[in-house]
Amino acid sequence: MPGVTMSYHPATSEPHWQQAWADAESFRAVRDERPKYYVLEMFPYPSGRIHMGHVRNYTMGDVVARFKRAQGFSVLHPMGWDAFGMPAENAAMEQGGHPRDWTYGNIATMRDQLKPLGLSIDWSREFATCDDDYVAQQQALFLDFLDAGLITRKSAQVNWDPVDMTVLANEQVIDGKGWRSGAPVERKELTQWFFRISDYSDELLSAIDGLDGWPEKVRLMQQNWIGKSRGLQFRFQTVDAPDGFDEIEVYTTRPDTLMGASFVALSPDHPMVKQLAAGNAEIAAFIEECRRIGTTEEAIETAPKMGFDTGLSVTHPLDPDWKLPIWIANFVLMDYGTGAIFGSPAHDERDHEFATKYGLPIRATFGEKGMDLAAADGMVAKAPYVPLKSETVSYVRGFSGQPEQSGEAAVTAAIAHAEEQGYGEGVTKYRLRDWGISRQRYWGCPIPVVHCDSCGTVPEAKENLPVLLPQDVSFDQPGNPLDRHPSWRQASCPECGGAATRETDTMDTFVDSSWYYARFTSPHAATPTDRADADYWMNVDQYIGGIEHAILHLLYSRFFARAMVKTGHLPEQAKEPFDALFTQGMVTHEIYMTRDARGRPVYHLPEDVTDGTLADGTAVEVIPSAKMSKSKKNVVDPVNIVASFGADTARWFMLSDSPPERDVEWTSAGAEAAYKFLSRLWRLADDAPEGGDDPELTRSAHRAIADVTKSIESFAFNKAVAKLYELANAVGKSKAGGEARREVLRITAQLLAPMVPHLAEEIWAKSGGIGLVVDAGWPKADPALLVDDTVTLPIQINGKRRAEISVAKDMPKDEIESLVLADETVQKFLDGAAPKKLIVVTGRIVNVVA
RNA sequence: GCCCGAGUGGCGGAAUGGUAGACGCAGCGGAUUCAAAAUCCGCCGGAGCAAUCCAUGCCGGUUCGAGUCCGGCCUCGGGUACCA
Repeated sequence: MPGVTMSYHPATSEPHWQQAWADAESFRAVRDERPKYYVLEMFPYPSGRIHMGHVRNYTMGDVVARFKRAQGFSVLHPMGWDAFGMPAENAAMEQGGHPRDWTYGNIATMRDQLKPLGLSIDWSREFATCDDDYVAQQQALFLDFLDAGLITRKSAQVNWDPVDMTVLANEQVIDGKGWRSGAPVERKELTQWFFRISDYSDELLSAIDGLDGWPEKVRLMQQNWIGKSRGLQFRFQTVDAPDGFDEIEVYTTRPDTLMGASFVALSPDHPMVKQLAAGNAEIAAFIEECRRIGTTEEAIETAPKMGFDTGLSVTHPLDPDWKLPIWIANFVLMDYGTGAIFGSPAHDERDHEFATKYGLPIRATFGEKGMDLAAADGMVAKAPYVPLKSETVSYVRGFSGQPEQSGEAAVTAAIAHAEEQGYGEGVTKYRLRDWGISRQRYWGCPIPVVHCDSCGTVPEAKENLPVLLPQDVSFDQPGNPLDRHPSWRQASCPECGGAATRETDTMDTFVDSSWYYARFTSPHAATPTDRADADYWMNVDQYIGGIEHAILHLLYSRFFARAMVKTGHLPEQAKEPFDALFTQGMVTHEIYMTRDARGRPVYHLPEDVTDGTLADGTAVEVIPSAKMSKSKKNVVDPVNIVASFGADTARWFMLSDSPPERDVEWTSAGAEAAYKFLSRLWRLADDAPEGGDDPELTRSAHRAIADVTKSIESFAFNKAVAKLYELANAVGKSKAGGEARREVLRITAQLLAPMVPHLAEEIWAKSGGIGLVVDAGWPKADPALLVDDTVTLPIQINGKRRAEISVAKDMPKDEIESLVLADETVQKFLDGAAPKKLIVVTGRIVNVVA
């Protein structure tokens, strides 16, 4: 029985309180008269076991959930599983078995590991995105989106493994080769399904201004990702180009540099390049070489600049006698702008590198303020001149606006010039591309459409949903098992009733995670959402997750919420689904390494290393902390920590020391220290001497209430922890006894409850608390107990601290000034002279300028 | 490459432009103990006998005053559209 054990023993007390909460249904989310609060942590991928990163993430969310609950909110705090994805298929390939069994097995394991943490989760709302029901609702959403014109089909490039005959994910391409086959990967075009997120570019961009509860860094990243730009679109007239390519359309954000143009560069995927390649083996070979770079922006941008001179040319729009050569360049992206650019090497790093490599002219358009043509040309010969657009420069080859103006002004003037003369127009473009959701993989949500010879691509009828994955599949050969399944593809056309073929693409798993927050508001509804529940619970008041999701997941979710509003599945207010966002850091650990006979690294688990040596005495090399990963074996299993120290210790350690947004290093010393402190709290509550009041202790308790409340509200859990250490130290030192002491202990229990809920219940019970602390509400600080009558003012002389004085809190400035001037140290420094300046910052500091 | 962060004692970190190092870990000294563990008390950035000086990744700037603001770097981390 808790309360009568003689020492802190979480192994018995934690299950006891978890049972008490379960019996009281403390965490069941209900719609009632209280204001609601929806706290959500990014749901986990069921990889097999929970790790410390999960413990940290879910503990933080739990602190918020329990804190808000204590403050009188009706809290929704759910949990689910992001259950589709590649690892399940990889496991099936490597170890046999079925992705479904692997996934649900992992979920069962991880749920069992998560529950002992004592999280205040409403488990009745749990679901996995691979559940038939979730698949059904997601397919219903897809059909509604299709109907609303939010979905399109078009061609896109994928990584193609020519040996395995399969599409590879970017992470499966290593140094340009397929991870299994080792064959050089090719870019291949496929017709794919897309969500038309780019229709919402401007909306998603401008709405960022309203996301007050989001970190500035995430808002900035999203802004840059959407990438709104204003530029000039115009056409170069070609000379001797193939039929149908009399003009090449280009887009530039720097039309003011047009007079410094030295070449035109086309993407290897540009239609004219494809046309040229058909009749020119050299060009075809060059394109093939470019296509080996891979599909990622990173690979394309960091690859060495390669160009191919087509021998063709264009005429300059401002001078018909001026010819510019047409090159094909591997760094020009077909996805952005028009797939064609003009190079202006004097004012662009990449163009400069390209021009230098291929001996193309470098001609300055502008130079530093006051420079003439020769000086400007001289400056850009070795390196490009790329000042901020807001900086004023001297145009030496300008053609519109003033000779001296900012880049910004010159761009505007150049666009106006082009529109007047009729050779181009100002356009706004976005970097954001449509969201390709087609995956040529088995373990995902099937796209509910069929292909009919007579009707074309036809959406499946809603009454035929869900389209479920076939179970009888094997992963003993590469490629998508859906493609080779004997019968699954056979369907009938919902329009004509004739024979049709099922779509075998499944959806990107980002689709699954783009609306799970909405499903949690009514997880068992027969439609994707229930309107009354969505109205009550949306939006997510506090969303918590890793910074690695700052762009894709969060942007897709923002789009998806808008799409759900448009199709009537969410109320208008939910188009920005996350009111506040917090991004937490990773959990890291040192890496322990030895080397085998051939010098290859061998990694060791932390639990096998004591004082830098293995059990057999071999010394290990200690590598600085990095994100916990299985391959480096620098992992600490939360299950072991909970078994030896209890959940509260794991929780407390994850909250202490490091600020939540930063990485935290797991150390065994830190975990032991956490356990020691919790044991001390336990003893403190046990030791209840009779005695009287201690006004200082009461003041400490109320200061702690104020500080802990503020710290939790601002996500500074490490500071809340520090304040609770201070309070515990104050209790330990105080002579207070009896009810006065018990009252402070009850406050301590209330303040501890969001962080270490089991121990808080123990302390609450021992110190005469009624009922459960989880139902006790949040304490309020008495403002009268928070103010000090006197303050200590440091005295600086010329900015360096030299002395201090103690004054009444409300002493007028002139009195402080005379006290300061009378101070011995000040007089010594002034040496009889009058101070040049005397700065008194009330309640803060005094600075004497001698 | 591009976008976004972070960098403070031996270590994790604290500090509305106002006493740099709260709180904790490690370490050192003491109490208790036959002894140890546990616990409790004290000290704890560096140099110096001291006055004082040096110190928040590096270089410069703004300010009475900069860890904090501005400019330029370095290192590490996240993202880079099919990892989740």
